Amino acid sequence: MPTAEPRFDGRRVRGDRTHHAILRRAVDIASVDGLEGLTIGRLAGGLGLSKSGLFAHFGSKEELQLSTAGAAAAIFADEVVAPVAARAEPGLARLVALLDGWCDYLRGDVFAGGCFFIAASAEVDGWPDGPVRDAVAGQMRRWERVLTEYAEDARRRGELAPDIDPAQLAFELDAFGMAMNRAWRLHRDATAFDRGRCAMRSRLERDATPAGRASLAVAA
Amino acid sequence: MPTAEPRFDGRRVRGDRTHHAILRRAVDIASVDGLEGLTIGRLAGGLGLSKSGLFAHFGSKEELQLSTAGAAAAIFADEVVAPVAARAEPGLARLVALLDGWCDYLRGDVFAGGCFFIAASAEVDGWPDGPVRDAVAGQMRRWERVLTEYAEDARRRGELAPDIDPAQLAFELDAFGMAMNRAWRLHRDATAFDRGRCAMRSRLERDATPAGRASLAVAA
DNA sequence: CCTACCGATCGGTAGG
DNA sequence: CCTACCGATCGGTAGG
Repeated sequence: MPTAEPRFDGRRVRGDRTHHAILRRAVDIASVDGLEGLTIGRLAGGLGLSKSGLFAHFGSKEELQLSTAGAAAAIFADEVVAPVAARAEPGLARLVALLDGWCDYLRGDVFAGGCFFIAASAEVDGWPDGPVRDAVAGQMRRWERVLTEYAEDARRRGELAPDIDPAQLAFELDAFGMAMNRAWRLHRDATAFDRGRCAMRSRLERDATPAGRASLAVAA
Repeated sequence: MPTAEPRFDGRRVRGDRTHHAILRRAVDIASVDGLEGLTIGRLAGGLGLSKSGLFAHFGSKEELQLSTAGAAAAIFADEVVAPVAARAEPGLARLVALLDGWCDYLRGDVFAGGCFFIAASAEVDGWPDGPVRDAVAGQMRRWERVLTEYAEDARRRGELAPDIDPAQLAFELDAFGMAMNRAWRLHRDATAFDRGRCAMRSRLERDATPAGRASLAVAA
């Protein structure tokens, strides 16, 4: 019996590093060619691994797709949500910061083929029910919920009008990000970022109270 | 030398019918599994044709993809744009009618997997430049231009404020349709149609002049 | 992690 | 439109 737990031996550490490298590349491939276009052979070849060697990490293509979606979610959370959530203060300024970070992320080509989630949700929305479809749909729900909660916080603080529907506001802000992504990726139209940001700002202004408008002016 | 032109002999007529049937099914498959997921073997099998028999209609997969995109555009034009364009009068009511028709189309499952274009543009936006990417991007541009022109007409008629940017308005209205489609297809959330329509209406109201508001009230 | 292999399917061709 | 075929690649397995 070995004295060290597998978790701490050299092989496991090396294995984790390989696993991480695989998934980072898998997310990039999937962002370009989709979760179905992410093939085991291509992923392995690009990393200098054998197909079966890579396959052993996941056991099935479905598991690879699930792990890839999970890795993308972790990157998005680190890159966009966490830096803003770390700000102590809920409110309209935090919602604006989240939207700003999101726009930067959409422009910044964090993934090789643009936003993994916008691409993946368009891809899997026609798939039959199953773990991958559920995972992607759940990740989008989580994002929509963050937007809604941040809007709800701003409303509760009196920065957005008391009679607004936070979910409706979140729906519209989310829509602007999607449209921004499409114009940028499909038409390579960089003015889309101005259009998207302008749309978000004027939409927020519409629902803002005088106190909220003050917050928006500061954030600008 | 045959006496009749090929265009009028029985084979050609039968061939056209087959061609049409192939493309109608191709659009459905592509709306579910994408233009890459549209395979010649599967398309042929579903129609009771041999692979090579079907292949002879197009000559390459790329040609099949281009023809499929063209067929989808023709269906969309017939179903959504033409009925509204046939109305003589440009103006805000016509823009509202176009948006209404679009929402009905998005809900109506005209294609098996939802809007072919929203799916196709998310798919090809990561492809290298080429005829298929160009064709899909061009079709989206045409739609964006129709929205923009209708908004511009309404502005010229004094129904929308003179200082608005029709392209910005079109961008936002388009965004709401995309978000509607995603919520419906990914989350199977039928309330998305209310959200989308509500977003469109209030967005139009924001830019409308008093004359425009009267048109909106009539259209409601 | 590897080599070597499986049956199925891919886009495409030859020849009729 | 067909049968018969090509090389490449797919997801996955056996065995180490």
